[in-house]
Amino acid sequence: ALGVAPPTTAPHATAEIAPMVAMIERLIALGNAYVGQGHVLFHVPSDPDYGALSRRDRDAMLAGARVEVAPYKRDPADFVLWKPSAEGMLGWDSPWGRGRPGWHIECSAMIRAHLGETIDIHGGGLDLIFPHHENEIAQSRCAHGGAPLARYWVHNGFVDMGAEKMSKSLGNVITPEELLQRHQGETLRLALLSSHYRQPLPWTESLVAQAKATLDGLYRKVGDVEPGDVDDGVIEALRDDLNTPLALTRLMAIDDPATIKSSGALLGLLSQTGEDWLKGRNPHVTVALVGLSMTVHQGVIRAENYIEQKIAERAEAKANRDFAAADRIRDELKAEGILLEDGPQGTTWRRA
RNA sequence: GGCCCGAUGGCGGAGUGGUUACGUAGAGGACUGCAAAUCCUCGCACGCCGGUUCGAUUCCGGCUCGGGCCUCCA
Repeated sequence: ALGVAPPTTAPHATAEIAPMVAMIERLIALGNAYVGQGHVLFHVPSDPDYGALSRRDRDAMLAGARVEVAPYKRDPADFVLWKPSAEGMLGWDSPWGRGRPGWHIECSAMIRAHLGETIDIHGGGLDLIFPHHENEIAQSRCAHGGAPLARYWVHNGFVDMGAEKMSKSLGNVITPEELLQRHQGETLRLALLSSHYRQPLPWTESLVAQAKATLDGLYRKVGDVEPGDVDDGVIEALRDDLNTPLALTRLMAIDDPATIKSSGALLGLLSQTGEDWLKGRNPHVTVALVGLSMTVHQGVIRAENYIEQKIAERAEAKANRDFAAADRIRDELKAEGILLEDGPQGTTWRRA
């Protein structure tokens, strides 16, 4: 519904223990890791570039330490590659006994197995910069003879609930499923794209309403034109660290409907016809309910027939100059979220 | 307490050493039976205090506020 492409591969850590063990063995052999009390630890001082991603130096990290260092660590910054599992706890046999991999090595090993030593882009929430991504980098670079793990790092800010953080304990979590009952997918997508991915985004009803209003305007301009060329300004904005707010500004500045259509498509927007959008036909719902699509479709037809019938009644009232009756029909439909618009070609309707 | 990031109009938000986008909301007008849509016009901002500069929202420092991380789990 949001126009997000599904991943090509979604590996399971529990199915890839062997590559993790192999990478740990390699790090030990290279002198970047050691065994201590059944644990295998990565030795941070063995990597002179450690801390580059999060821009932290060792002194700063140690100065802020608030917790006692585990006794099996040679250096306070060392982190676990493999840890022992107690009886009855999930675990796998390894050269260091029965245990389980540390969090960070899972990612390094799976990236290596599926994508290679160096990937183009590594993403994640900004809360993962330290220690997770920093540790991934250290493991992979040391295991791969200095080859960088990723050429670009992309860290996104959080969507929050404005004054209050979104959290389960506060009960103010909003899921996409809930939002999709009241809003179309593209509305939510535009709301998310309206802020740069690195910035925090307060999620409010106002934000969603603004996205909907903006899309209404764009869809009115686009109508049912075929896509044309993509606007260079939009591409340029996206090339600059995926500056989606600027790309949207550029989109608003385009006059040619065909160019708006194709440029919007590049952003995952304007995928429908203007009429389908304004009438709220929500194609993704029909797609999602494959077995029920006929029922949904019939429901849509029935609802639209009802609206057309009301519009005809109102037209008759208007012809009789019975504006009170005409306005009453319009108000009744408005109460159901149907807005009527009288134009030179007669009356059209759209969903609020 | 330490480190990193941020602070722009009612809301969202780009960007810039000098004239401050754009969207949305709001105000006025045109149009309309009245509305809506559309078109025209118009308010409204660069957190605070210093410094650099002829000039700072933009550069530097401090402060305040906000977010993230700093232990375990992932």
